Amino acid sequence: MIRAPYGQYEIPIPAVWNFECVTRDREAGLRYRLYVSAERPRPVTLMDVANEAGVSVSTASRALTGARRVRGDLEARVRTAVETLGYRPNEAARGLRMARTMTIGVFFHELTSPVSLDLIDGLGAAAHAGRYSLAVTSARGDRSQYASLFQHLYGQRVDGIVLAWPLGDLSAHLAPFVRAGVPVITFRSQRGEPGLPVVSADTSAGTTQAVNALAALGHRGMTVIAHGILWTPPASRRRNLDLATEAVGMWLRRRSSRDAGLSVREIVTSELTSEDPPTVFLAPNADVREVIESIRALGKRVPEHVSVVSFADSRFGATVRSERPAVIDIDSYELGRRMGEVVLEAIENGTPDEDIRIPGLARWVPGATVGPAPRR
Amino acid sequence: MIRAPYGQYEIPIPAVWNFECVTRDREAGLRYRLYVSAERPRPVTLMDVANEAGVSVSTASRALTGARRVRGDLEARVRTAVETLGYRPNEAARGLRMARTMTIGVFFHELTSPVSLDLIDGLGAAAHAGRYSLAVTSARGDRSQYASLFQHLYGQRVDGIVLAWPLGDLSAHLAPFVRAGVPVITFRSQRGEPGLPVVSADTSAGTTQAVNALAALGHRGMTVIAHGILWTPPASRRRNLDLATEAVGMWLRRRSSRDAGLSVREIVTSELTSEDPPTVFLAPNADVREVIESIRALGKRVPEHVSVVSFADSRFGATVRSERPAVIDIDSYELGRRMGEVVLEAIENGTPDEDIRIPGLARWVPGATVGPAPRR
DNA sequence: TTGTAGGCGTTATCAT
DNA sequence: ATGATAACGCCTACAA
Repeated sequence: MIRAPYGQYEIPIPAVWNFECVTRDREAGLRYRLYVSAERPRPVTLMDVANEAGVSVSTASRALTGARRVRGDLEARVRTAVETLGYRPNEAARGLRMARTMTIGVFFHELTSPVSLDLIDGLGAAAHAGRYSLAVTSARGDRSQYASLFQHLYGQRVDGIVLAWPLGDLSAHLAPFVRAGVPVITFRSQRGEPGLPVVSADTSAGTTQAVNALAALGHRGMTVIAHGILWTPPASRRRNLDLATEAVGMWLRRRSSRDAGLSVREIVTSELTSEDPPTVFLAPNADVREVIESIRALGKRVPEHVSVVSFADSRFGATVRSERPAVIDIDSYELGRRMGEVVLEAIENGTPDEDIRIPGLARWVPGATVGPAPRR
Repeated sequence: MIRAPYGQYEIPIPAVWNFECVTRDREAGLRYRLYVSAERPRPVTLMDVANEAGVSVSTASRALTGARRVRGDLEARVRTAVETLGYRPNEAARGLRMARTMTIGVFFHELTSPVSLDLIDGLGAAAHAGRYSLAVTSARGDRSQYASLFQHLYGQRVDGIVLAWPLGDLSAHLAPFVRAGVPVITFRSQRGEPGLPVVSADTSAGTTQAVNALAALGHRGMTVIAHGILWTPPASRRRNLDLATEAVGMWLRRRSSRDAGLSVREIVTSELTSEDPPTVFLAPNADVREVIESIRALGKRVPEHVSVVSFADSRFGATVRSERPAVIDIDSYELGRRMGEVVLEAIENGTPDEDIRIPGLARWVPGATVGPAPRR
């Protein structure tokens, strides 16, 4: 191992590297500067900056972090050196030193719902605003992958974790994080992890607006269609609907296409041919189209005979909205962003004690699929 | 600063920590073990493992990395220690030492197309298989964010970069990565970065199958609808279509809803009322519905009067396919996965010299929207 | 085969 | 205010 002067230090040089040594004259005296050309050139470090600016590494660090005051001209010299050299601090090294990686991990059971995209985008926005980055992880619907993924996240020493639609008992996987004080926050799932906070969109305002609008149009009964386990609305959304309909004296029926393995079409048919048919269907974004077509297949028109309302919780939904359905619009991007802020806050001040509901993310958007209730 | 014996070392203890010191009897003699309770407990390190196993840190490291042979019983003891302590190596420290962060960065201009989800999922699968993790980044459609995002990725010292639909000249942003030998790979954009390889799906097989099927049904003319700048098909996909149609003597007309600000409906109308109307429309996934409805609005039936084919490049597309349109199906998840493998390979062996086309990802899927060409 | 001793790039502590 | 120095957790060349 060859040793060579490098900046203010002596460093060992792997044999494969070529190097040359030049002296620089500065008022402080002689300094050494080593130009190293490796197979894979090494990025510029704080030491390079310090050398270029003619200050010590610690001064350079202070000038950049602003931890303590540095003489004006020195700070300026450091900043110019940063500019000319294109220096960017190595986050891994900083993370090692600060015991903080500036990374938040996101765990998805699977990446199929377009809502995930909005969430990722929103989380990323918040993370980036707080100088964090986002490590995205998906089990691709395979629960046997969970252990490996969580271990991977733990190996990264993420500073916080967001859980999106995880299945089953996670306590074993999450234990290391909880023990280390890493905040774990769950995105509105029906049942959060015991003891871990859940962040969800408070849809009550939007729901109430929608129900009131429907009631004002004379509607007295509504059927809600759920579809598949991942699309089942969270408990809070259900309760909002219960409260809002009760307040205006509207009856509510829930049908799940999962129960008894019914298709959306079969549900719509059985509902409309029942003794007390609804005049409104409420369905998740992905099923609206199917609902509308099922209604038409029975020879009825939308909205003259039956009105249709959808929960729209993804921006991508817009492209399947050529019917311009009336929707209860949920801004999942904003939800993700706010959730990111919650995580950052939790990293700073510890995991919050209670679940968090974010208001103002849902609003009623009237559309072409809603009209006055038909007279009998 | 208090100093205390810790394992085989002496370590300084910040004043805020409480500690107690116990002796452990082992055949080797006395060892010290320190139980530290900090405000935020520190994760178990390799030194803890070494202590628990009664070996040196280097032996523990060797036992785990398998770099060199370690005596069988020692290795076993290290492994049990890892089990009982729940040790996971700190990737930041390892990255610092190895000059490799095991992270690949993904840059999106925006996260709106559901194709992005498939890409992220596929990239994540490949990354995770290679023990890498994925740092996802989105400019949210705002080019003024680019600089900051790329700097952030550079700060992370990602080992490789994937570009998805970036806009404009990126050379300034990418320079630091290229200089550092970090492979930058572009996902099929119309024009890749000069000098940087592009990975794209080779759709020729699927396209040829589709065109041949249509020709066999008697179709002689097709109009292709493009929509918006991000949805414009890549050059290769265009060329495939040219070649395939030419081979069977089918004429091809391209209409873009961007040109002259025409809506999809206006394009379909003008096409079907033209002198030489097509008997087939080919449209991106997001527009099929609109195309079909526009055709129906003209009093024509699908597929009796006009056939419709779609490029389906996202799994989420399935939920908007209640019409079961005939599609040229592109497996974007698999494309992402393969692209991830390309990146990993590039990290290992350097950036590939040429663009990479991945075959077998596109296939023709007949559907309810295609039928025999109508007789005149 | 095992242990010792750096050093990766950064920040914090301690003298000056 | 500045500079030398010691960590952070890991890996590895080298000595034993």
